[in-house]
Amino acid sequence: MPLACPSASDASFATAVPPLTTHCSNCSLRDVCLPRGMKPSDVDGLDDLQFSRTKVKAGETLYHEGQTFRNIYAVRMGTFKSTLTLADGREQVSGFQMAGELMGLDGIADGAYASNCTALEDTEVCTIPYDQISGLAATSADLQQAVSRLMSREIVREHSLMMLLGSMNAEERLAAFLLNLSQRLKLRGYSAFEFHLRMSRAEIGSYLGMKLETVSRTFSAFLQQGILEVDKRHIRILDPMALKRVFDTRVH
Amino acid sequence: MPLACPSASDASFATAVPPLTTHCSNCSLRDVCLPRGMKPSDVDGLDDLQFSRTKVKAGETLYHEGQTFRNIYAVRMGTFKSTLTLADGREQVSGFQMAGELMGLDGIADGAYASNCTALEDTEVCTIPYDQISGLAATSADLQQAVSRLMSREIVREHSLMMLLGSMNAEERLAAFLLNLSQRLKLRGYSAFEFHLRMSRAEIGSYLGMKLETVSRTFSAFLQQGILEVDKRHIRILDPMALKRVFDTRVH
DNA sequence: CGATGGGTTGATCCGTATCAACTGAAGTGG
DNA sequence: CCACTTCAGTTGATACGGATCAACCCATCG
Repeated sequence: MPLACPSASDASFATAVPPLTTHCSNCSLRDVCLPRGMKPSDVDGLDDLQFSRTKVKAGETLYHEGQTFRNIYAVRMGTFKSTLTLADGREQVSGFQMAGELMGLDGIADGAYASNCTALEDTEVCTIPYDQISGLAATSADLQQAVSRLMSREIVREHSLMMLLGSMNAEERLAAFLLNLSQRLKLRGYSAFEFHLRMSRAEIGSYLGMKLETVSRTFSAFLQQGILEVDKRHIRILDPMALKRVFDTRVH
Repeated sequence: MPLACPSASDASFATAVPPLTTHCSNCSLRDVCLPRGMKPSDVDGLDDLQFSRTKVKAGETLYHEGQTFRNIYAVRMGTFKSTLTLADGREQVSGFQMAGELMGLDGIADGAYASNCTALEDTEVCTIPYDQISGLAATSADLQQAVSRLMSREIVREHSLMMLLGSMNAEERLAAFLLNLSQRLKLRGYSAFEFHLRMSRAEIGSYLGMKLETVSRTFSAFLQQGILEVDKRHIRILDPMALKRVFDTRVH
């Protein structure tokens, strides 16, 4: 199924675990994933599709730009980054995905993925064949709604990122990033105030539109101000309110 | 229907032209609008929905942030801007829409629009009630596909804007903006190389993440380089290739 | 006729990029 | 086991692009 340049670091089908499948109805992620907001009866419909699970190791890519679109993926475990390739070959991070979040929706438009998706650690995903789910959507208005809502949510998410990139300075950007991360972790049952970053300073910088040195300096500044404790990728938010204040005391 | 703070400059229903409706099948915009890529038989299904037309005068808003989501709108004539309101009340432009483009898709996620939509000139839109179209989508896989593709396209569009905001300098941004505009105008049968901007320097700047003075200076720089002729909002692209070169000779 | 709003241009300032040196941790191989 | 490399991260010095502040032009409008 991988059509375009399957490389050594390409996961695609190679690491598919045996015929291991997942049922949405009893999945621990059902409240943050595709079934979110669906009626139990419709979730049962999803169960029949038997989404297969795939492991993707750290550094491997799940799909890349231009590759034929067949599946949407839901993160089961671990963290991914989505990237876009610039004209000169460098890449820009367009998002980080964690448990329950969907990846690959940008492929629907033209039948080819518009971004690359790479695992930041050892991960596991549910593979959701698009023709199956759109087939089922034809019979269930509820599922169709769910998919539409998820796509719309993605649009809204990008809106706020645009806002961030268009009108915030370094401290505001990093504060927004950390608060967003914190909130998503909390939603998934992890601590909102102490966590481990899965991405490098360079990846954070690329996502936030700044250089890695600036990310590092900004972490140090927050440390200085007593807002954070930072030890490499281990972060502790000491003063969440101060972080929020940085974020919306946007003066310029 | 306008729930939140209906203001003097709020169009919503006030200026609805009599019971004037539109049929997609014989609409001149059918190739760039909702029916794009649909089978003629499915477009006929759309005809039964009888989308009503509404005029929105320059400066009036079609919908705003937080307002209950009911309709998607398709531009029939004229230009709109979509904006987001920042925490401190200032607004940031997130997009410009012209004939055939859809507005309001961000409202599906939570049942309320996530952005504001304002006419930049006297305009006309088709009002597409969301419940009607999603009802019809349940019976037509083709229409459902069309809507999904349009939403996905919106995601891809925002991707590229993020890229622009995250990693381009002033000249690259303005070049990308002008090339994008040029291409969309051409697609609609207008000249690709000579056109009238419907938005102010400040609005362009907000969209591109730079100040209005910088926009102005960058126009002047292009003028200097013989790439453009600029007279206020009237633009003539003299050297399209040079503009493309600016856009992808991204050095930093 | 003065007021207002969009646009241009100049002078200056500041935030972040850039370049560079350094640290510590984690391999790698003799 | 120790030199060696490599990579992520931090921190300092400096450069530069764009923000900011300000003056001015011009068209429109009450």
